[in-house]
Amino acid sequence: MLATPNLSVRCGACPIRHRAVCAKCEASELAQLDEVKYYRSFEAGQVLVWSGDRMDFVASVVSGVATLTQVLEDGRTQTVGLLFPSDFVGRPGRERAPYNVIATTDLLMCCFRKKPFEDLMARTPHIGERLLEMTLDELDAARQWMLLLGRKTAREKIASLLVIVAQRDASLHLSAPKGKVSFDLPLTREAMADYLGLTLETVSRQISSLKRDGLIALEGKRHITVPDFDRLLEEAGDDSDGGHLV
Amino acid sequence: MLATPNLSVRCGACPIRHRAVCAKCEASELAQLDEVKYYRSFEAGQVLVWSGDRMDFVASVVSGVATLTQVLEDGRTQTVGLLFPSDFVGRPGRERAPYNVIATTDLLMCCFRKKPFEDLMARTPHIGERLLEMTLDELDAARQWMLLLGRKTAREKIASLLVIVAQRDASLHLSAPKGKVSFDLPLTREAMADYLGLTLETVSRQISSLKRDGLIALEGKRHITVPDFDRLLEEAGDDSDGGHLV
DNA sequence: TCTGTGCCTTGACCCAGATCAAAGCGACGC
DNA sequence: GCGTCGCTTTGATCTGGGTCAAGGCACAGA
Repeated sequence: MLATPNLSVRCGACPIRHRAVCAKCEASELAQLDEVKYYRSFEAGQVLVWSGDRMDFVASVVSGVATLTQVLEDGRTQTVGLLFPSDFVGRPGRERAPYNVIATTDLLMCCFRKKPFEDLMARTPHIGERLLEMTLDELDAARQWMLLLGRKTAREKIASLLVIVAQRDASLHLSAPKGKVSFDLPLTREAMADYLGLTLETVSRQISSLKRDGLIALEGKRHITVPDFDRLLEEAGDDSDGGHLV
Repeated sequence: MLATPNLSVRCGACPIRHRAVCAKCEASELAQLDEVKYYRSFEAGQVLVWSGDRMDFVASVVSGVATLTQVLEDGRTQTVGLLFPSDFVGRPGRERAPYNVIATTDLLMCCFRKKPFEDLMARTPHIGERLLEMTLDELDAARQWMLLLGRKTAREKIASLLVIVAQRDASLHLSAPKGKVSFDLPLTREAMADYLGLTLETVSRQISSLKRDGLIALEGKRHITVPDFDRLLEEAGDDSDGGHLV
């Protein structure tokens, strides 16, 4: 990984302050976190941790996007989590990583060595409480994704992914998407396929099809404009909304 | 639901005592739980809660099996969780159920009204800590299932489900499955299909195929004997093991 | 004993999405 | 400018699992 020696933000001024695992902490508790935290940055495509490897830190995403993926021996790959800013990686009390963690864009992480974090957590109920909330939200999101993987068509899957990305992107600016929205896709076609349980060819074809039907417009390969977000929501096939707003 | 007036077990003598949400509680804490808990039983097929309904209790499964399912407007159904004895349903702090909760066998639940449970949780860190552990385990299980839904073949899906059921069944007797094992399927073919993202016809065909290949034997429709558990594990396609042992 | 009812199995056919193959299109180094 | 490398698109064909349809089996109630 890249060292990031010269970057340091006081927790009080952190952009993810009120959504991350530290959200419930008071000033004195933040001061303690400030002392043990450190930043690390990664380039798009870098692997932060390999499944099965020792993982001696936990971390919050500050900026950028990462994925959690599982791989079968024969190479079949499934992404099981998308990590956006404020999301948490790592499990207190666990030795080894159960997934590959991969940066899909340039990525900045706020890290804590595991042991000090566990100690702090034992002394600071606010952290454990917030982690429980976040884990329950992730569980809901995972189950939402199970519905997508098990029962949605390829077109619905793509629309659902776009909805999620738009929502998470909007939530960075503390708003909900509505009317005309645009955003960057933080994933390659292949990474999208791995998240959606499709092949990259099918992803490409369905994106072309949504474009042909005027549901989205592309600028380059990665920048998406959605002229009418409600129509996209309908394509996603959820009953009335595309899932959690976080 | 059925009332269950005459059933009451002291927490100290409860069969799920050391695995449920109360696992970390001390005698004095158990006494408090004892005071507010109540039992409810349900028959196979009964719906405990409808998605969207108010859910004013949380509960642990004492015996039997339940499912969490999501349904799209057009009827497509995906089961997103299988609840075995000691598993927990309900989320402190949440008003409404996000899933249908359905008994797939006769079911006994140990329930707490939400408010008293939340109060107790605020005073008793052991409960929140255990709930965090359990939620993290469920998240891992959900992500394991995402791999299954997104990337496994129908045959691997069936084998994986049988592995999970065998493991959870064995864990009730505090052992791990090995060699020749047998157990009852707690699900109809249709419920299996909804969990695996298949149709019931495909489930039936794949079970017949596993039977033809000698991987399993059936007694009636529901009782399964696996002559060689390792062979079944191989069919499940996971790298070396079928997932968490809990 | 007969008949319904709820599951489950099996067969025939079909199609959404996978697979195989070939270009297209920037961006970047030389 | 020009090759090449990574990513993406598009086309042609194939196939695993879905869909539609017909029975089978076991148990319950009359």
